[in-house]
Amino acid sequence: MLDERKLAVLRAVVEDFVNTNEPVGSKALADRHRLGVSPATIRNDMVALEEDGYITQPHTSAGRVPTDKGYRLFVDRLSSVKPLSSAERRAIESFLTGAVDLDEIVARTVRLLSQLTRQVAIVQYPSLTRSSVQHVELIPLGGQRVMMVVITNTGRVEQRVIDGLGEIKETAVNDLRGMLNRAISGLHLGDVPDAVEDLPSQVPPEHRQMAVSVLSVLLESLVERHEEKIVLAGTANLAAVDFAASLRDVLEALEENMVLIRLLGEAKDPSMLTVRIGAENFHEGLRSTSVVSADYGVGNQSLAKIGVVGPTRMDYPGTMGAVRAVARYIGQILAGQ
Amino acid sequence: MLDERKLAVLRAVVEDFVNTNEPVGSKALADRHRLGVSPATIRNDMVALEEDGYITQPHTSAGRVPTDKGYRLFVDRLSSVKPLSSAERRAIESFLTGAVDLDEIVARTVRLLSQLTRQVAIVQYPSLTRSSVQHVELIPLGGQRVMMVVITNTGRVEQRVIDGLGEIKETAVNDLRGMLNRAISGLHLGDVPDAVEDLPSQVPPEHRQMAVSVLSVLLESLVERHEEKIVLAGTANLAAVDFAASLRDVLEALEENMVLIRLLGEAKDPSMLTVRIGAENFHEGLRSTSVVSADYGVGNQSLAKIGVVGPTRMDYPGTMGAVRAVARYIGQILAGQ
DNA sequence: TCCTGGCACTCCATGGTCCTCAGTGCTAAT
DNA sequence: ATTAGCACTGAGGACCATGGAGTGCCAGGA
Repeated sequence: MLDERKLAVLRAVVEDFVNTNEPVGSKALADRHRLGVSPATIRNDMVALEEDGYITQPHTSAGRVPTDKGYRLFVDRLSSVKPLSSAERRAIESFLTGAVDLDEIVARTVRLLSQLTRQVAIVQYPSLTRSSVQHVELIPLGGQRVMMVVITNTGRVEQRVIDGLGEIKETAVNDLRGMLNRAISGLHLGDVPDAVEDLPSQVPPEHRQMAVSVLSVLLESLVERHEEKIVLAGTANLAAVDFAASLRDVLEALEENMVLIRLLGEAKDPSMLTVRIGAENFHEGLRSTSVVSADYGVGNQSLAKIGVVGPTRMDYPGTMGAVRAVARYIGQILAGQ
Repeated sequence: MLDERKLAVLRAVVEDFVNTNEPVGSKALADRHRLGVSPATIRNDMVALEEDGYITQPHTSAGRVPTDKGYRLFVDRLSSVKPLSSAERRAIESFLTGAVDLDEIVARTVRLLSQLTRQVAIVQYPSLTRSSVQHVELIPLGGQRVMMVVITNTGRVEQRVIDGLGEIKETAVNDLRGMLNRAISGLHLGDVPDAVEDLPSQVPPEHRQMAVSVLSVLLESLVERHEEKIVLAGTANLAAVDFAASLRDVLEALEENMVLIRLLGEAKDPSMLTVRIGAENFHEGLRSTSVVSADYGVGNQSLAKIGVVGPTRMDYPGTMGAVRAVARYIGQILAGQ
């Protein structure tokens, strides 16, 4: 059905349209690409491609524009991820060195990614559930309050204040802290609930109430805020694009954390690239955008995702290269910490 | 120079232009406002107002548009802060109750403010320097590393990992922790540097190295990241506005943390409203925007600022009302914590 | 059988012209 | 000091003509 040359034509259409943002015609294609055939032949191929839904005409007597299906085929079979230039590599290095804590790593990463791709970048904080507990600290704050701090091996810190515990004995807090750390430090967060299940029974009755409160907050903090924390940069790059949907819709969608989370989707293997094109994003306002995302992590364990949102007519090879490179680099940074 | 009626005309021009976003003419003014005079008279007043630079004509035979100077006068003398409707009050209450920690308070506040004003909202985290130390915790992480957590009375938590301390003695860490807390808990952060100055001399020589490292990180964490942390929401609302400068410039400016910090400016008294109009913001890309900001804090001590960024043609009384109300409300929440 | 040159056709984009209309400034009258 | 009247101005919309990029189709050639 689709022979080599038709695919080459499709590739050329996508590349030209991405460059010029104007419907591309048969003559322009014959001029700019060495397809070795005349415009008339290209026209015939275009008719076939249009019948199969890969390209479309905005109106008669205009050139062709790729459809979502066309981009899909392009990404799947007609393009390869573009490696970064050495200048870009250097940019990554200099951007991420010198970050002192996780917040800063994430903040710098998202800026870096948006600058590399000239699009909107999204970075998800390392998932709690897939990391492990390094240390739990309990700090009496005076009054009836205790602060709990959970530190994970990915440098993420979760803190909560627990109130209304009744009178607090310093020694009881210390005992509980020791018990907790013996029970769960080193464990994957997913395994924590099981590990603490019978802790209360080991606590003297007069402090059991406190232990239960602390544990319930601990479990809640592990479950609840999973992958909630997401950072975003480069929205200014959207201003240059003219969307089919209104810019407002796109910006609104990007402000919804839940939308972003769904956009990045389920984690897979580190450095695995995912491309969602147009309607594949299942969001009304994002119908004319594509999302390129990748997992990052330590070793072959994925911790979270990063991604880029741009118009469907984006430079897929380049964007994919940048996303993959940055994902790998964060993995290294986190592993080195 | 400017008699009562001319001021009334200016007020009417501002109000109408804000409503309609179209240059307003003398006839429209006479119709919609009860100025008690004919269009011809209004025209004469308008000429005077234009000569003084309060309004301007986009072109001959068009209506008048307020200048920055006109908005300035309007804000200073012709308008009063509009109190919130009861529905809006209820929205504030329901929006902010149930926030569990500082991050969430800030996140909800910024969303609330952007929804109330239908503009871009900015919220600055409570300044470290103006709050006081509640507790300092030192947590050995294994290896040569210690984590330091500083908790302030405003609920803000600052944490740092300190590395390369040589061999770490549990007891030495405990001693240092006790010493630190005795020295600085309860103190304003600004007073911390003086208070810890001669701490190292009280530490046994073999652990002095560690103490010095910890203190230097402590001081650094207090000084460095002052008011750096700023959150922003509602950029989608900008899409509806057509700026003189490009939308891109505005979005770019809003992504620069330093710009935002300067935009909010120096802290003053809680609930004190500041309005910066157009070029008063001293930023090229924000020449056609205005910023309404207010301090929030506990008692009469200001902790940080919140603000709203919108087009110069914004509803100043309404925006000012919303900003002031939200600022007061956060103050209450923080005080109640 | 596939490719190509030629050709008539389509329709968008551009630019010119005309007209309307909201709004102005000015003047003379109240 | 205010107002009615009036001539004038310029933006914006409707209308039209034109040029050109691009198409589909057909007939001839490899």
